[in-house]
Amino acid sequence: MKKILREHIEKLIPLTDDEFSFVLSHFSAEQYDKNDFIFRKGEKVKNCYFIISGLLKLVYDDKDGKQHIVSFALEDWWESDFSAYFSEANTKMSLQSIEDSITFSLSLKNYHKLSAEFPKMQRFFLNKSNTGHIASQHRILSFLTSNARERYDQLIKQYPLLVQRVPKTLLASYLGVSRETLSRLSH
Amino acid sequence: MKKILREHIEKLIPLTDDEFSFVLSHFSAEQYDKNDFIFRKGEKVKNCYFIISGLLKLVYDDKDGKQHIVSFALEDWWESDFSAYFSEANTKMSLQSIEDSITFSLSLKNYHKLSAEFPKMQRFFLNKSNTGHIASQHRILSFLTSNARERYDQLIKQYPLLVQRVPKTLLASYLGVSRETLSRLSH
DNA sequence: ATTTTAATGTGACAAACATCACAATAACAA
DNA sequence: TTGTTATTGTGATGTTTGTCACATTAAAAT
Repeated sequence: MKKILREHIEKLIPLTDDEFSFVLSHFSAEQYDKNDFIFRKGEKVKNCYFIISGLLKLVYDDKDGKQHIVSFALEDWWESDFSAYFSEANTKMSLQSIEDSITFSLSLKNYHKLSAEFPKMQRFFLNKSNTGHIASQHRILSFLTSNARERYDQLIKQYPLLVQRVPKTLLASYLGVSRETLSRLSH
Repeated sequence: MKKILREHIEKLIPLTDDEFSFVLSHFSAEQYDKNDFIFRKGEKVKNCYFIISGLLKLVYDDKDGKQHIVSFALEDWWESDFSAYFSEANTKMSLQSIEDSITFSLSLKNYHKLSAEFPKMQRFFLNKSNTGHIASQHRILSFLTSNARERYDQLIKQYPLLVQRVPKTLLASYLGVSRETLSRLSH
């Protein structure tokens, strides 16, 4: 588990053993069963989460009670309600596990501490944030340019393994189409 | 102009005069007339751009020649094709001015130099990137939960000044609806 | 093993939205 | 000014997608 985190960071930033120990001391491991909530809408989020194994969904519940999946979080991914996390406000979304999952969590305090005391790690976070921003823009572009079928095809192409692990009902909710429409796209 | 950049940065990170001089030396000022391209699709982008005054559009041209506005860039905003910028690849989008505009541009080299030599500035970039990421997620949520009229209402509420400066044809392209549909929403 | 719940497919119909066509007006340039 | 181009509105029509209803199968729980 530690090894996974270390290798993830070292894809971008080489670390000595001591440096990694220092970094690691800011995280704490957590384990969730399938369907557990990491946090619920309306609560505070103390942490952001690095996923060691498993699969999470970041969900927004609209006024009609419909669920919208803002994001899936797979192994090697970071997730939180970042808006609430950074501003220490109440969450507008919930984070729930789709499979049994293991995470490393990082409190906002420790995030700032790590960033301030260890610029290498700040560089790592900057890189991650940039990547996340670019990924989100890519998804926006998909909404702008593509219809339901095309968005589904793009998803399959981009995350083939995810598509196999997740029920189509959830994929539909991520793609912004009804499950019935998604079901009819296969023909 | 320098003052605008300084105040923008100091909203997040206080700077001494010397520090700001150092930061400023990494930027160069550029001026664009209305309709000028800052860069075109297929080219390399050397810079990202901080907008001092004016208004830009980040545009994706699809296979049918239709234009999709990925983002508007107003005063006090940073813009580029960040995917191409960070990876030094060819752009998939173009950046064009909608009004006469003045920018401060920052090369990737200087971005890395600034970040490495001056952790305060890396903190600034991290903060900006996080904000941008959150804003993109907000837009995704708008696509997931809202129809054309609701997205338009949200845009008016969020950027009332932008809506008055930009022709509806472009707003439609940003919202992901046809201009005819947008035109009919007012009733 | 049996019951319960979740996931999926599909028909019928309605709503949202796109496209094409044309007209009117506003902004801009020679 | 005068011609040209960009912007906007609107009708007619077709396509895409959503909603409701029901059936079937798969998975999970007891």
